[in-house]
This record gives sequence, C-alpha cells and structure tokens, in this order.
Amino acid sequence: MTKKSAIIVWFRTDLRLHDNPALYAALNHGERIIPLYIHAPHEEGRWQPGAASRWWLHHSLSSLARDLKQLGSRLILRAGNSLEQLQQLVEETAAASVFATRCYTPAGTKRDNHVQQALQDLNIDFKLYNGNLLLEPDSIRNKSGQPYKVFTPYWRAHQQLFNSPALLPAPDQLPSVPNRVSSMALAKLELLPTQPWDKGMRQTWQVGEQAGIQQLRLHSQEIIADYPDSHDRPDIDGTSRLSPYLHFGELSVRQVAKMLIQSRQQHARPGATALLRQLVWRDFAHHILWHFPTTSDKPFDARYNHFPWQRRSNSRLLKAWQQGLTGFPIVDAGMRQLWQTGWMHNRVRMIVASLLTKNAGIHWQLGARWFWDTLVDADLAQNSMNWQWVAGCGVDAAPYFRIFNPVLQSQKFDPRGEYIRRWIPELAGLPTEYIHQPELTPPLVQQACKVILGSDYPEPILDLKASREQALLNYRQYIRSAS
DNA sequence: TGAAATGTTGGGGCG
DNA sequence: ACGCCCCAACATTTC
Repeated sequence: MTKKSAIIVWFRTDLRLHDNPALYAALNHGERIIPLYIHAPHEEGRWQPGAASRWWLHHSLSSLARDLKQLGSRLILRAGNSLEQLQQLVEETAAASVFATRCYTPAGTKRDNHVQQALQDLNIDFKLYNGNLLLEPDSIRNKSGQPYKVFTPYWRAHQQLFNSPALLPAPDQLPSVPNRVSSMALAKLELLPTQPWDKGMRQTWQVGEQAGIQQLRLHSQEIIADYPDSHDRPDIDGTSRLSPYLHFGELSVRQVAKMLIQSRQQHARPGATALLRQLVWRDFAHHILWHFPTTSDKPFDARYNHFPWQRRSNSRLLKAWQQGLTGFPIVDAGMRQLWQTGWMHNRVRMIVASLLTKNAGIHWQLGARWFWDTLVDADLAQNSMNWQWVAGCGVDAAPYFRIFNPVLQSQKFDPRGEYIRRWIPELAGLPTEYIHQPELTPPLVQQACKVILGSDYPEPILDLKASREQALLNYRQYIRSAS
C-alpha cells in the first residue's frame, strides 16, 4: 500500500470546523490532514491586527485547538513568513496539497498569489475555497461588466445571484497529526496584553466556534420575537453581536444567511431581511476593497484627495474622543464601551464618527485607526468603507452636509439615558431631563445629584452649532473648488 | 443610516 | 360669523 500524502489545511480567517470548504475538501480526499495556523502579522503591512483583535485571535485559536484535539487532531501553530513556514511543513509532512479559505484583503491576496506561484513550482497543489463571503468580489458585476459602486443595485443583483447553499457538516473525527510535527505554544505568539486591560472583554465575550453558534441561536430567537427597531437602540441592544465571529470565521456567514432566509420564509420577519442586508453590506465592503484596493488608505471619491482633515494624532480633540471625555454623553458612552469591551453599537459608531470627522474636522483615517486597534471585530474592508461613508468621501457616501447631532440622536435612540448611565457611571445620578446635555443642569441640581460639571464630567469640548456651520462651510468651499 | 431652516396647513383663542 | 393671530404639526427645501 502506498503511503498516503498529507493535506495541509491552512486556517486564516476561517477558524471553524463547520461549513469550512477547505477542511471539508481535505476530508473528502480521505488523507492525512495537518491543520495549520501561521502567525505572520507583518505580512498585513500597515494594517497589522490591533490589540483587541489579537486578544480575540488568541482565544479563537485556543478554542479551535481544543475542538481539533477533541476530534483526534491537533492544531499546528507556526510563526514567521507564511511561505517559508508552508514550505517547511510541506517538507516535514510530505504534504502534496495546501487547502485554504480565500481571503480578500490587498495584503492577503498578494501573499496568496505569491504562495500559489511558489508552491506550484514545488508541484504542490494550492487550492482556495470560498467560505468567508456569500458571494466573492469577482462573481458579481453590473451590466457593463464593472464592479458595483452603489449599494442598492448591488443588493438587488446579490439577491438574484445568491442561493442559500447546502452547509457543509463539521467532521465528527479527524485523522491524527504525527507527534514529530512540532507546534509552538499559543502563548509564544504573544497575542494577549501584557497589562491586564482585558477584564471587560472577558466579561463581555465568549470566543470560539461554539460560542458563535450559540450567539446565532440566541439572535435568531430575537429575530423571530421581532422587536421593531431594537437594532437601532443602544439601550436595548437588539443587534446580533455576530461581527467578531464573522470576521474570524468562527461562524460561517452562509449559515447565518441560511437561518435568515428560512426565518423570512417561515415567519415573514422584517428583522431577518434587515440583518441579511447587513451581511450583503459586508460582502459589498469586500467587493469594493477587492476592486479598489487603495480605499483602506485613500478616499474612494478622488475629489477628496486633498481635503484638509486634521491629521495631528496628538490633538486635544482626538485624545478626548478616544478617552470618552468629549462632554457629549452618547459619544463618550460609545467610546468607553469600545475601550472596555472591544465593541460599540453600530448606531453609536455613526454618531461618534460624525462628531470626529465633521464637527472636529479630524481625518477619518485617525478614527479608522483607533477603531482598528480597539475593535474585536476590526475588519479592513468594513472599517474603511464605513469611515469613508461617514466622512463623505466613500462609496455611496453620506453627503457632506449630513452631520449627526449627538444630542438629538441621543434623545431619539437612548430616550431614557440608560445606555449613557451604563457606560458613564459619573452621570448615573443625573435626571433624564439633563442626561443628554449635562451642561444644562442647574448648579443646585448638580449639587443634589453629586455630579459637578467641569470636574466630574467635562463640558462639551466643542460648540455643536458653530462647528457644524464651520464644517459645512469647509466642505462646501472645498467641493466647489475640487469639482 | 440627518439637521435645521423654511413653508404650509389647520385648529383654537380672541376681538 | 368672521378675520386675525398664534403655534403646533407636518411637509419641503437647503445645507
């Protein structure tokens, strides 16, 4: 009997066993399987994973390693140059193939093309599968063969093209990995913080494939219960909280879509369509970054190439924004939720981004970078698209004159101030009447509530009306001269 | 996936 | 009964 060759299953952002086409294909070949993860952050260029992302990755790898072990296999961890590590492992295991799930970031695509070439020269089969998106960036084009640049027609085309696929089952057992194949200890990757700032994260998140599936179950119950508009309410938080699981591929986006399509058919729930739309936005973001790979760093709308956003990374406004000390409670609540849990409610993300880029005139890239470092769901395609959308220079962008008023947004979406009180404990004693604008609290009330404005909580760091007018003026003048 | 200014309408108070 | 004013409620326009 001939010795069977091995297949390396190279995990990247598909850290799961269910509905994983690369793993499934490897299993179908009935050969030895070497599950591999290579830590190579330097290959991401300017966009190496931030601290929150690394925290999540640590736990996700830990969970994947545990699940693989239960099935009789073992996760091989390596670090360094991806191609070199692959070549070395190919040699160690006499593998004939490397299977992986395709990724779409500019750096990842470049690396994979390079790996493809080099492995081909070694006569190694390198196969990439779609498991990260509903539709891959190249598989959807408008009538003139161009990529879409507007969401609504993309959404229509997507609905035409996407068929809910049969999901691939998770294996119930896996072939073992020979002991001589060495693996690094997870701790050696140094993904966890050296300072213990991750308490809030640990309290907020259960990381890993099983936790992701559990979260999907919970949220599908909420969708069937159908709380109208609760996804827009940070105080209620009816959002799915699936984003980090989707980013790291602990949850299959196709599984989520399938659940939503079923729920729509069986129960006719508007919430199902709304979340499906979000998943298609996610595809759209990857579509855009794939076809326009500079948009993580440059405006999509070239007219904005020289817009004078403030770039100083030590400005007083930026610092206050980052620390949640702007004096606008809804903004500060969001920024503190982000810092403490690695996540922020989506409605609040728009509010804080509008304040930074429009009222404060600070460059959207500084905001994007802060989110990149602090979000557990940081995703290059979505982060870049969303920041550009708010700043007005992106795809399907909000027109420059669309400026959020944090006080109105707060009154509308956190009417009782519960979200504010949860994240800004020093304001918790304030009557609801003043919770959205603490600076209007009469001195006597301040004393009674033991909240002294200016010392316990800052005065607003900028004048909403004046900064809005200034922003409108700047944008209007700039656009007139740029077009 | 705005906000604010401006315009319009209609009910009620009042002379 | 009528015109007038005020103003809230809603619609439209503008940024």
